[in-house]
Amino acid sequence: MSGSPRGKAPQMAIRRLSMYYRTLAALREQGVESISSEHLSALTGSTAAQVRRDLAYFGSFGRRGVGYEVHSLQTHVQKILGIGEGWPMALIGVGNLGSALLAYDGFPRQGFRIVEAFDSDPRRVGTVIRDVVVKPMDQIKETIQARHIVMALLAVPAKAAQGVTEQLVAAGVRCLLNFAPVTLKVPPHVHLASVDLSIEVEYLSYVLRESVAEGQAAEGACSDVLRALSG
Amino acid sequence: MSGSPRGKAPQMAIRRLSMYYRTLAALREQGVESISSEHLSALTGSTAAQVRRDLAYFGSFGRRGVGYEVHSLQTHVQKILGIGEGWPMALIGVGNLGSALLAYDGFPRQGFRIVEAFDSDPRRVGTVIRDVVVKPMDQIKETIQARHIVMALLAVPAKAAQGVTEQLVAAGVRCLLNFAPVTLKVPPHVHLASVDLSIEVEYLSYVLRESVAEGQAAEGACSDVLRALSG
DNA sequence: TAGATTGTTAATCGATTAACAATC
DNA sequence: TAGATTGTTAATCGATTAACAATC
Repeated sequence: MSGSPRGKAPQMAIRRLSMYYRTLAALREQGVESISSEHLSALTGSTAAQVRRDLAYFGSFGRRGVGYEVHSLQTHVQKILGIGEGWPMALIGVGNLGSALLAYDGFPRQGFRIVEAFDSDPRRVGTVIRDVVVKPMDQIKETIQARHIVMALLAVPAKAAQGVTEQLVAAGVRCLLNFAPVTLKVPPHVHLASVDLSIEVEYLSYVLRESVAEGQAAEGACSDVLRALSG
Repeated sequence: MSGSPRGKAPQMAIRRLSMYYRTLAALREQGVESISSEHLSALTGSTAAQVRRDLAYFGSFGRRGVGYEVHSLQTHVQKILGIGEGWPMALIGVGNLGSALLAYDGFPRQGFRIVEAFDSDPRRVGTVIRDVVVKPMDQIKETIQARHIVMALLAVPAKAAQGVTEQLVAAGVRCLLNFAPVTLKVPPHVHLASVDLSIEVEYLSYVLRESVAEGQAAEGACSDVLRALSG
């Protein structure tokens, strides 16, 4: 059974499974029928040992001496991750970022659809974006409960995020993907993931300075950086 | 010196430093002058030991028996991360997501500004968004070199991402924040971070199913999920 | 001094890597 | 059989946690 872990898979292993899944889907489109852990790791920036280890948390899906059958492995990973069940999602906040999320075609392609959108701005309420009618915030609870929505994307300003989160939790949401640059507090039964642009950019800023300090940079590229660094 | 690590800080420690920084900035606005590792950890979802350990990679910024002076600690963390130096960034791809990134006020607030934008669509070239004129792709190299830009945000379709990356690397870019759902190949002196929405959503999908399977859910909330899961 | 809190070391925990027997 | 590649175990590596001496 795909769904019964042997031991506990690290969070990072799950994220790598997503990459394997995407790559397997692409391979299938190209008509590739079989693949080795070595090759799959090269395509995903992982290592062969890691690919096999990650999969082994959930079962054995390959054949020794042969490799993995692309279609079969893709199906297994899909089941492990719960993709393709048509998970309905709610979007809160239809500003620039929220609109971009509504338009993002990666979600429907993986079986996740934004079926409801909410905003506190009366000028946005009632507008239709990608077939979704923007509703006012006070309809969050009844809508989410009526449609049995358990996943929500939070694209509201930082100051509003915690308040909206509490509304969503009260409405029964179990998974929250937060885009606001704040640390949200949620009860233990609610799962939280965050996309934090400042953290990503600041991390790059740090590693850049570190690599320059260590003199790891290639000469050509380095001169540019040093010029930039020295203003 | 803030910039000279004792031992090597884990990647996750750097990301936590970003959270500390943001929280310290907020505390300062509220007029709070002093804080303990215990309190700071509560505000950032970390632990007190972790806060002290993370900071200790870079120096000792507090006073035993007293705690940390908010302003001073903020300044130290700012220097460690390289924030506030006015890093200029380039944005490639001005679709829905790219436009949202141009409008994102978290970047300028932390000292990172998008100063150039590029797109392959002639209808977008020449338009002005937030004071930035969208330029055609064939001007990437000369513009980036002329302005000594070392950081770029990649918001192009998955199929175009690797090609654009190679142009950016050839132009001297050292840090890349990728939003396209692909595994990019970059030379070792180029630093890469990725924001991958599918991975985040699929991770939540996985932990949701896992928690339901383990029966960890509270009864009330659970009934909703089970109803959703069983269609 | 007594109480508080840091900075740092040692102990624990967990994840990755390497190696190899199993097997196609 | 010989060559290839998995699944799994053991060894390594690294990060987190706990504890406490230093010190305000």
